[in-house]
Amino acid sequence: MQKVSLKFLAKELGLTEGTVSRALNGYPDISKLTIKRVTALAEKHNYRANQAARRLATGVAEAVAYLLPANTNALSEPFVSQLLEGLGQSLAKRNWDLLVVQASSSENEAETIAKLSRSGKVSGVVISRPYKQDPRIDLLQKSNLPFIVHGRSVNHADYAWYDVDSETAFADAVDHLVELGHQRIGFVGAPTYYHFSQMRLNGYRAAIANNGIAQDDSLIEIAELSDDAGERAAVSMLKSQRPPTAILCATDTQAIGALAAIRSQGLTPGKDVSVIGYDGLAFGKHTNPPLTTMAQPLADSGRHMGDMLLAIIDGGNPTDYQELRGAKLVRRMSDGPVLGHNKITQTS
Amino acid sequence: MQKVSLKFLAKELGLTEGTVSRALNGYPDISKLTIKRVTALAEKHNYRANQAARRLATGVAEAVAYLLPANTNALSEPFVSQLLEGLGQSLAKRNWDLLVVQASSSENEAETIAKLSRSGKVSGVVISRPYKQDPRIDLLQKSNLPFIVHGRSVNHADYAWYDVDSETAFADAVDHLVELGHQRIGFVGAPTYYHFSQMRLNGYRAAIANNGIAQDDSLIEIAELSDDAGERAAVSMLKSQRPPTAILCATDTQAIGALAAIRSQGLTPGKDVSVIGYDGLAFGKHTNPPLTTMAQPLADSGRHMGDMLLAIIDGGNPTDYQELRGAKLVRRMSDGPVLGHNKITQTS
DNA sequence: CTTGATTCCGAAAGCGCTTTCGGAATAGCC
DNA sequence: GGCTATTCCGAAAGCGCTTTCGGAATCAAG
Repeated sequence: MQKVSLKFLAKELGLTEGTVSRALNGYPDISKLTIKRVTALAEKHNYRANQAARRLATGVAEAVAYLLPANTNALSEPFVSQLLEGLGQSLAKRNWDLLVVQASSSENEAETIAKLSRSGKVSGVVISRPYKQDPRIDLLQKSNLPFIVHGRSVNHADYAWYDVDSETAFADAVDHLVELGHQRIGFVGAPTYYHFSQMRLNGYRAAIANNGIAQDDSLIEIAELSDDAGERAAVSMLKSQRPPTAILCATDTQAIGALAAIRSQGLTPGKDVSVIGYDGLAFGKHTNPPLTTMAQPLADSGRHMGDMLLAIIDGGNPTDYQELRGAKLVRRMSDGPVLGHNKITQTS
Repeated sequence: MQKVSLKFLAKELGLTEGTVSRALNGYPDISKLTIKRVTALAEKHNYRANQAARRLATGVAEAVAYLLPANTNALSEPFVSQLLEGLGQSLAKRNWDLLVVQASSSENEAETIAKLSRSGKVSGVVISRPYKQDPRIDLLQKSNLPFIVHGRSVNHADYAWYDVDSETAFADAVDHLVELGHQRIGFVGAPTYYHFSQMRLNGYRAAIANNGIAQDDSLIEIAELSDDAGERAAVSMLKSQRPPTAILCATDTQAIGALAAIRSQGLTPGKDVSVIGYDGLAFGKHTNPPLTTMAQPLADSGRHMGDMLLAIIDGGNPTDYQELRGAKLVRRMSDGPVLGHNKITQTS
């Protein structure tokens, strides 16, 4: 395989490199005939412009980075590959590249971003799971590198984001549980430096109050994002003086742990104690019992975020790209009416 | 933020761009003092060489691509993010990039690779789940682009690969089941254009024969790589004249479907019918019942493959990098002695 | 046929870095 | 002190592409 460069094509065609380049890139000052000749030959030899040269000349990276979340947990990661797939599809329309970068530790996520922006490798970035105050976002804003956040931080007015309204989702879940007769509803949250965690807690609290239920902080546990942590949190809640009859979990992963916790106490989840998770992970169908959860439209969110990012890179105003989706409750088998409750309120 | 280029540093230091470059890249013809001055200033300004320029000048891409498997299934994808993470860690040691590329359809996976190799974007590729005869591999070999295969095709003598010996794993699983008293052991396989699928079937067949059990092709079903497909396959097997007392599945995802199938027939998995999966997926702990599976050391395989690929790119002989790992049975709750069998042989 | 507007292409600079080469300055040796 | 060997740096070319500019050729208009 000999290397096909612009020079090669130019020589072959008796043209100049510049002309060939312009022909390929759709400049208006090239005759139809030459365009046809050039593209034909290019196609014949399967010509691809050397990316490095192209990038150097144009100054645009034609690539986007996805910052792999740190402290990640294998159980929750289907979402990464889904997102990646969607992003890739979006970028593919322009033949752009998708880079996956990760910080060696969560401490130097900021430094990773700094590097990224200075090296000029990418023309855009997407990050997931923002913290309440996220230094990564600050940095990104200062660096003038287009970016989009999968989620929101506290001050989310000035940048582009795509998020699911988990606050009202959790309020809805509480309402649902109350309808089923539950009054003692526990909450297993995630570390509150994650803003999503705070919002879910807020939704929970608001709905509790709204339903005229007394706040009981012994019913709130904060746990790491893993099944084991969820299990531990649920166990301690279950062993308390006045255990909950239902547990809301900030993530499906934790909810799965809660299921295990309930079983470990000799109780049966979905009957003795209800559990509702959040994320809509596919394998929730296969847990014991199948997990009731609040599903977010993850399917095409990657593609969507890619499109948004591209639009911003094209000069769009980041604040024009803020999108809030809704989550919807998918009932499987882990929730049910409170035991001994009259069944009047049992709706679905 | 003003842009820090070589030119900037050079001017600041009263040196030449070339000198600064050599100082930064550890050339031996630069005095210790200048090196110190240069690196100090570079650090101070957080200098990062423009990648495009560097790539163009050196001709090395400093990037590696991971080809996202097509026909992918959300349930089985924890493995992708794990692999990505490991690869990323390996590449990070050199500050190389990790690209995620995907073909728009499985038909043009080959074309995707062709593009990749011609554009010079990457200096190496890793692909997963090779087919028996894999055009991607042929192409990669022809293109002279270093690559490593996660898995093996039929003719795997001439390239680098990293694989787990699922053939003997499946044979072992059959032996294990036979020890538990099972004689009618079903096999839910994957499409046999995947070589791993063929090997698992081979292992199964060999062990069946080896244990003096008569082959029964009604006990073999081929299904797609999804929980639903696994479920359908298991159902049809279960409904047959002489249903199996145990089912071996080519992947955990299918095995989870098989679990559901067994329950749907009013039977209880792990008691009436045993199920053993393959992959060692983390969420197998949480299925109903917890899934017995053959676990592969996925954890650091990504990092390991990255290291291997890097070694090849450095000039290593691909055939020196062929590595076969073993899988080990992790017993959870979905396997057990055949019903009504005397318990003598019940070992663990 | 001349003039001015168009159409089309060549020429050349430049993107930011690397790397080879040669030469000035210093060091080492008898 | 003269010579060669060594240390260190400047100069310059080049990686493959894009893009601006100017000019030759063609065309339309008078």
